[in-house]
Amino acid sequence: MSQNKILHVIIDHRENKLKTILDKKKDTITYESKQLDVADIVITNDVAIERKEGFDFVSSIMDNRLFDQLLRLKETYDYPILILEGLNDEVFENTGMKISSIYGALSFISYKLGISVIPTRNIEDTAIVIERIANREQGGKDGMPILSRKAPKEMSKKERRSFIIEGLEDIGPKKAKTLIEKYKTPYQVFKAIRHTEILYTRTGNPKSIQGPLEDLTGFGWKFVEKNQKILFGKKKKSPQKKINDKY
Amino acid sequence: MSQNKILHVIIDHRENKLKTILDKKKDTITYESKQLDVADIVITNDVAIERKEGFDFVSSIMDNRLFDQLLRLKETYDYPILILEGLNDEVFENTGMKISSIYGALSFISYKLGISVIPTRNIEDTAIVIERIANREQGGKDGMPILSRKAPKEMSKKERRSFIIEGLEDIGPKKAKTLIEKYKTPYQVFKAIRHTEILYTRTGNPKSIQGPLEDLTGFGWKFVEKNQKILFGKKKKSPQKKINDKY
DNA sequence: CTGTAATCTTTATGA
DNA sequence: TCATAAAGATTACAG
Repeated sequence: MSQNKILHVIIDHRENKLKTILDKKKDTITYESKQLDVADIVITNDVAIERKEGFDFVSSIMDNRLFDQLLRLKETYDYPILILEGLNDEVFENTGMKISSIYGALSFISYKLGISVIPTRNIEDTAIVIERIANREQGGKDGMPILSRKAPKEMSKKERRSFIIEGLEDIGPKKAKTLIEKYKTPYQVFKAIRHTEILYTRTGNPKSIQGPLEDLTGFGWKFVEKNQKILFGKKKKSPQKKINDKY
Repeated sequence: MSQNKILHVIIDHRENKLKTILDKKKDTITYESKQLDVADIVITNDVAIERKEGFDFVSSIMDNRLFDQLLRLKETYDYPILILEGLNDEVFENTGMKISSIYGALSFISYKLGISVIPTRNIEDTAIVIERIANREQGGKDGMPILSRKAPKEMSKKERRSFIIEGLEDIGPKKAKTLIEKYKTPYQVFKAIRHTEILYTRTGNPKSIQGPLEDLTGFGWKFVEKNQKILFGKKKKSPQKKINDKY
């Protein structure tokens, strides 16, 4: 089920270590090497990454180089990302910078400048992050279908209606969305389920459905049976309608 | 640069270690301890922090707890911050979770959810970050830290029927249980809501309800109005029934 | 979050 | 037409 699609990113030509690592992931992600002026890695037109190794991060704070770079990044891309690589004890202790100053800058970048900070342990992890982000942006499965079961706080009406529908059996975000888009309100959905009949074969096996839901794909007799039982307490209809059918 | 003004934050009453550390910084920052439902530390009405220790971070990804918390944080505050504390090798290696999954979640939170992630090495560093942020936010204005708190809600997979009902507005497990016990099936509940009328005063203001739900306590016109809108798309009835009432 | 297993629907095929 | 098999899609669950 994983992405069969091959991801593609652009990497600054000086990032040799990173390219070496990505070469080992050829099957899932490819790259082209260019001279980039405002970022180190470009995922899409909207998403780009600046990568900073721990020591360089700190020293670039001191000479104001970092903020220039990040501001340009922010101006150029809608989703600017800073990967903070290996910001560990060694870095904190071996630079002349005060710890509180480092965190001050980091806080500023993250929540005031609005740059997405992602910490990684090393460059291998950085490669993983790049692959994950590329997969989300290029893997086609973005959007927002991941709105399943969260607390019923402040949702939009549509979200809330889907949320109600998701309480049914054998239904997830996808089918819930389908139903709400066709029937608008939960009540209409329930009514549709109520008025859907299960068709049986002559020998008494369930075959298909008939009624409101038969136009939609993805809803069969099993769905109808289970949820009629839950919603209305309907019993499984005993298939004995063949009495005057034969002779 | 540092103000002499004393900073003030609100800290969840369970954060005992953090409070101990902040006690040592009494000269620059004070706090009050409250029961907070949506954040761990509140800086201002706009800025609040969720603090997650490494191991808890990972395990809260798995059970979807983290995303609920962060979504609520984002809905409640304009500047939601996640302090990621001590996400080190030990955490990465001692959880059954795949590294790519951890980074996938982290990336999602940071650049897709728009939550500001700030990594720290330990809780002492976390205290530093809190102090820096408080200083930036409060370092010039008088404090305004009062904040309403939102109800936390944990959806346990109880009875399926109550679960469905809980998707409604202004309803929790208790009211859901009441309704299911009286009406047995969700469909009957919805029908009851449908057939409940809102009574208006002569001046057109909603007064009370009439119909199936009027026997139960805890269900008023507001409940009926909101949920009729969600369930059936009913518009607020314009109270013009007084036409032949006068003459 | 990610990946895999388990279910269900639908299409295809043979009796 | 019915019954079974295979394929495609979605949901449920574990790590």
